[in-house]
Amino acid sequence: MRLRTATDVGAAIRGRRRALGLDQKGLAKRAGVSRQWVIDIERGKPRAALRLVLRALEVLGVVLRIDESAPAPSSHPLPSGAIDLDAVLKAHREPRGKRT
Amino acid sequence: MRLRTATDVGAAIRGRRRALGLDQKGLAKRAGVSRQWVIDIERGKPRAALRLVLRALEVLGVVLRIDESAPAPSSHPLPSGAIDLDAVLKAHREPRGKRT
DNA sequence: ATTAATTGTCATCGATCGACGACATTGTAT
DNA sequence: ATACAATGTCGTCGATCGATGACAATTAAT
Repeated sequence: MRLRTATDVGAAIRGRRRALGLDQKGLAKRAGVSRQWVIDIERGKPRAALRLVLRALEVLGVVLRIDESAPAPSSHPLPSGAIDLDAVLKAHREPRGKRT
Repeated sequence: MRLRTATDVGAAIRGRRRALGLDQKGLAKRAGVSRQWVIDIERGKPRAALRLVLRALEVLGVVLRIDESAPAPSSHPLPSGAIDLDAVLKAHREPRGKRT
């Protein structure tokens, strides 16, 4: 399944929760959140805190991953052309502190 | 890459942003957030709003997906045993409204 | 119909968000 | 060294969060 919107995340959480036979109360306790929060997130709350969402997913045993090989965004395309090259160099220089 | 914590998300965003040759300002504008927000999220802000995170990832062309076939959580294991069966039935009954 | 479990609604309240602008710091290029 | 761009810091402020508890609504089972 792919997650694009907060609604998707909510659906994913509700789906997994049910698949595991947990009620909202149970998930809330295991994830360290309120039952109200579970209700909200399953409804697709857009401003839910990232940390809590990740915790809920963790508790549900949901593995979140990103596709490393994603092309350029559709709308607002990047400057194009040589940018990629500059980008590679720029990124490789690690502008800001980063332990290596 | 796998995303477990807010820090992971931040790293993913910063990584993709650089790989695309975007500066924080550019990402901020495209994602409709403040530059301050970008700074914070890249640092792993745990309470960042889900919606904004998803938007940023979208803009960066990052595809988020979850593994449907995840086993039971490690800590706080589920009741165990017959639970799965009950769960399947329970979930299949679709307790709360769900257009089918 | 009655009971119990699950889910949803509502109001309250301290804590935090996210945008904004000004400024400081760092890195890079010349 | 100078200049410029990118990044990070700081404070302000209206908006929203997330926890809690009480209550209503819905569902399933008997």
